[in-house]
Amino acid sequence: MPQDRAPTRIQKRNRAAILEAALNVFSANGFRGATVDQIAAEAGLSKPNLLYYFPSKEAMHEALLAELLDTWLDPLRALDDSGEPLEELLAYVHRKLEMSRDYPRESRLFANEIVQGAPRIHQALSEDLKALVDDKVALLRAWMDAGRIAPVHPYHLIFSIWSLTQHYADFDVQVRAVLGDEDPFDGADLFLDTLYRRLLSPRPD
Amino acid sequence: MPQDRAPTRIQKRNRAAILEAALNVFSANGFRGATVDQIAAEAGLSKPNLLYYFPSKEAMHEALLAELLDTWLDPLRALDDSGEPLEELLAYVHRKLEMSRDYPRESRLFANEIVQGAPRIHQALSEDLKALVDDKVALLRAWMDAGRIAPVHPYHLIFSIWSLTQHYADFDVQVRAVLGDEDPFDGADLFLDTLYRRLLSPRPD
DNA sequence: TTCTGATTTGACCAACTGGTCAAACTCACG
DNA sequence: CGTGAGTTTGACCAGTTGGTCAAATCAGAA
Repeated sequence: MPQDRAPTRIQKRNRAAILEAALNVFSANGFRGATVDQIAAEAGLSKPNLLYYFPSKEAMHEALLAELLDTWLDPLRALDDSGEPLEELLAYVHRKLEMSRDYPRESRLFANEIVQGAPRIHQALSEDLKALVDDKVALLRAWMDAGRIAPVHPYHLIFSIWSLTQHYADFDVQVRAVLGDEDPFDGADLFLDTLYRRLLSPRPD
Repeated sequence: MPQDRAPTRIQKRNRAAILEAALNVFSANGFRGATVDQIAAEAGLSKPNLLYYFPSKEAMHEALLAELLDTWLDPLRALDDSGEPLEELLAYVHRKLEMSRDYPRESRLFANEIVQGAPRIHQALSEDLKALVDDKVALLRAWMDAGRIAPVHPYHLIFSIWSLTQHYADFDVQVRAVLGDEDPFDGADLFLDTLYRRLLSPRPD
């Protein structure tokens, strides 16, 4: 296996090619459904060569998940008190929907993992993820208490954003089967904007 | 294999046991991740005995999906013009959420299939499902045109209901990891009620 | 009880899968 | 050009998996 010195040019290229191929295959077939041969073919390398760069199929999967979880939550991390609360939240929704459009493979990789009980990232969920959400929930509560957005259950508000946006990546086939030719994301963008404006606009009371 | 006369007592019992076990295993591991041995063990039968009742692993999966798709859409079929539109829709949301709580395995079986591109039910989606949704969308449009609910993109409205309710079954681990001890469904029920009331309440204009 | 079709199973198989390994090849640098 | 580290691969292996089959066992109608 490659030494842990600075990676050579070849190492960089091949690692990237393998991860790219692995993302394709894992996201489309799940961990168990993916085969190393398939990933090797997709990456244009031989099977033993894959296992020269990653010690096991499991290791490729882990590498993908580790990288994913980090970047996947960036939009939520970016949510802060810098602007108007409602616009801030709408921007978050918008960014999440963009990720579903531009990185559907990542979304499906994540969905596959969670649907099957998150055997490999359960700890990260109840530690890192929970901590981040708790933090942002505090911000939401502050906004609600100050009357700057309408009060709703803050945790379920966040779940709803995840659910509604990721749905367009994870259930893409279903959405397209029903919509026909219409572009799902154009309609979704407007619909979600409307939905969260009506849900969260400060209301007299 | 069993003849196609009227099923015997034993045939009924064993077929049911097999499908029950298959639902457990398929929904938890996906099609590729499930093994016939696993299903056999769960059903308390030997592997060759399973294959006496179903010609293949594929056939068990098909039997489950066929039954599922039919019952899964019952709540939507029940949506009609008999009551107040908003309450009718809220009842639909409520029923769907109940299904996520009471039949999470079915929801996950479906999710697994769709996330991986619906290779086995693509046709049913773009024919039966699309037809049903088109039909209900006409009803929604009529309600909107009559000013009885607020206007929104009707297809995305239906997607949102599927997404928000099924999320609590499919992403159960994630939801619980974040919520801790709090019961997800209690909060979800109230949250979704609020969300759709605010989204759909007829508004002056 | 007997007999026939229904049910069950142990033994088996071929294909597939993740992973190993020694040998061969390539590259960059002195 | 020589050389040693870095890279690649064909051949191989053991475990798993979906599925087969002939033989054994069982249920129930006559």
